[in-house]
Amino acid sequence: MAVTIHDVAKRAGVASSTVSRYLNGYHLREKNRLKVKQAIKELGFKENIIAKGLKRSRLMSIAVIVPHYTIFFMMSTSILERIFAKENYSLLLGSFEYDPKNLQEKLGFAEERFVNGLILFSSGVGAESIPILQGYLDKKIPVVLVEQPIPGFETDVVMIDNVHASFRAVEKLILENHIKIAIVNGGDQQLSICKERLKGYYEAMHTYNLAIEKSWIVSGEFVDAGEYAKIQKVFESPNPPTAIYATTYYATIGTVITLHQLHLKIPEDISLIGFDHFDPIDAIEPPLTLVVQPLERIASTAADILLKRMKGDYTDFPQTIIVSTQMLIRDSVRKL
Amino acid sequence: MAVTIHDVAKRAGVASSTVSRYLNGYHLREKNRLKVKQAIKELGFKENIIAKGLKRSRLMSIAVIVPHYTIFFMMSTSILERIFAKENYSLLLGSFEYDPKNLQEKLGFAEERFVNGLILFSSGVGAESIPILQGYLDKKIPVVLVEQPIPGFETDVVMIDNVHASFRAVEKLILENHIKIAIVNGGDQQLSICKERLKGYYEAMHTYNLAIEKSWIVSGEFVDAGEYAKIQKVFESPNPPTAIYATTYYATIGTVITLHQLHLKIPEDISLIGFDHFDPIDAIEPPLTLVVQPLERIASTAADILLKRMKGDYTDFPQTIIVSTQMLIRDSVRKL
DNA sequence: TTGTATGCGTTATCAT
DNA sequence: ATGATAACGCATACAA
Repeated sequence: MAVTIHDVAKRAGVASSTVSRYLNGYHLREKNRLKVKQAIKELGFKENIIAKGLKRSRLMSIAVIVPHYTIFFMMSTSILERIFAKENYSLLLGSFEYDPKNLQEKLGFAEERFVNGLILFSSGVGAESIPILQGYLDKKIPVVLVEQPIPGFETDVVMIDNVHASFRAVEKLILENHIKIAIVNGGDQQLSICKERLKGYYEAMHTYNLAIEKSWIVSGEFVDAGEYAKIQKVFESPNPPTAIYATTYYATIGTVITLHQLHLKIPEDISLIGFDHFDPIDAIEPPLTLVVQPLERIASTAADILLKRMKGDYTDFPQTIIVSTQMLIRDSVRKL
Repeated sequence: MAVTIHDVAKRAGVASSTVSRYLNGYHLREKNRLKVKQAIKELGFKENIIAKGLKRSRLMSIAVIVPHYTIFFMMSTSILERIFAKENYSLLLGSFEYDPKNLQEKLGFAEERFVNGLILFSSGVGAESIPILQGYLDKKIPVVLVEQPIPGFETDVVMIDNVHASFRAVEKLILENHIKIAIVNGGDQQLSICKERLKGYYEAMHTYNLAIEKSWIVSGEFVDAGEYAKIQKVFESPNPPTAIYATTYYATIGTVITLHQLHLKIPEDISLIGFDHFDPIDAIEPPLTLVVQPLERIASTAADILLKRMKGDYTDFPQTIIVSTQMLIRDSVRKL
């Protein structure tokens, strides 16, 4: 059997409750503090997270639930893993595959495992999941949403300003004198981030009084070649664009490949602004101008709020934090 | 407070130990079995994983430790998550970033959390980590290695036959009458999978008595554009290859992009066999011929062995299972 | 087959 | 400030 606080207590000549107090940061007489510290060191004592959990009904873990295993969510998760490991929390990972039933199952699973908190990437999460999420809050398990709020559910949210990010990207193209601009909008068009990114495109075009051709607006998931034909069609129209804004990582890759196939050179023949900065996108020549989501900032912001709530600090609850995207200006946009 | 076995016992008119036995699959008198079953249903009882864990010193979780968060490891992890969730296990995820110190920390972290088993993607893991891994086995926590064995550490291993996979890929090119074949070998060349994949190339070339030019052998991580120059150089030699074998996902993408830049068409100007089948590789035109690692098979094989060991079944321990890669024959190889 | 009683390692309550 | 003791929810040795 492993070393327990009783062993430590015996060695230090104090009661086990004193050792427990030491471990939890209560004030001890200096003499005892040193003796306990010494005994812990000598015996190599490590506290038993299960026994502690039995009292607290918490297992020093954070549920991280994502809609799907794409590179965006996996990278975000990996950052969270790093952050929370430092605080001695483990991650309980789950993907609900954009299915509400699945989500509720995962939430139940995490709850049965006595997680201390929940970070939910809420893209695609609807009202039907509110009751179980509210159950978390009722049990004082804080919930932080990332990506989007859930209307009717009050909790902390960390998100980026998709509309504005798109607006700036399209505006950037406009300021380089492009007026014929297409959008390759990645993802399920029902998702609010997709709608928002499209909205930013419309807003920029309208703000600058630019006409939009229907054929310039393309959408799809862009994970297989079949969908690339959609991008090709943009250039079959009588009035092809001089610039493209791609709204996701996959859309960006897809657009680059399609342009290669059409022998259109970036930026000489066509300008491009992409979205997200994952490997191996830096492989592409020329280096692409990109809208970059600061994953580290998003993750650490979400983690900070969650940790704060877990400490019981509910000042300024609920909070919505908008993390700014950055434009990584490189060489894929040409001034006309 | 939540419903406990005592509540169930009271409701069913039996002792709590009887309820415990019911839950653990012991035989009860039929009458009692029904009463307990009924009471559980009526009260909505869920067993408390922590209390159970305190007795068993196990928390119904599996440590999955990977060298780094690349798409290969993340996809594998996601498959494991799905498999183990079905068995009511959660995953404890960690990445050691190819650093032994880090690995040992993660292993300690997982052990303190009383995981039931460990799946370690052992690429880059050396002898210095054997003691702590042996500690797992000594505590009856089974360990399954994926990717490669660790010399001097006896446990179950699931891996692919890298040498043979490479051999077959290169042989495929040779059988299509290519004799000038380059290899773009992705990853840290110290890693045994990299050495093995290279070895398969050599073996195939030697078997068919083909000469190898030094300039045809390129290696690197291929996650940023700087390294692409290496691939370009292959074609600057006086005797350029007619076919390329790329040994990782990133190497494959990098090669495709470089070929695009050089205006070399696949397969007209150059044939290509790549490695791994992740999104968005199907975006590439023409569909690439690929060496495919069957992630599902690898993951489920590893999970099966681990579950078997966790049940205490150590027949045929230690076992090394070689999972065959598949060649996905598509359109990127031209017959000369 | 079932019940009683005890312990798993920690925290919290109540004294002192 | 510290010690003794009773929980937390479950599993199990021992009796019956």
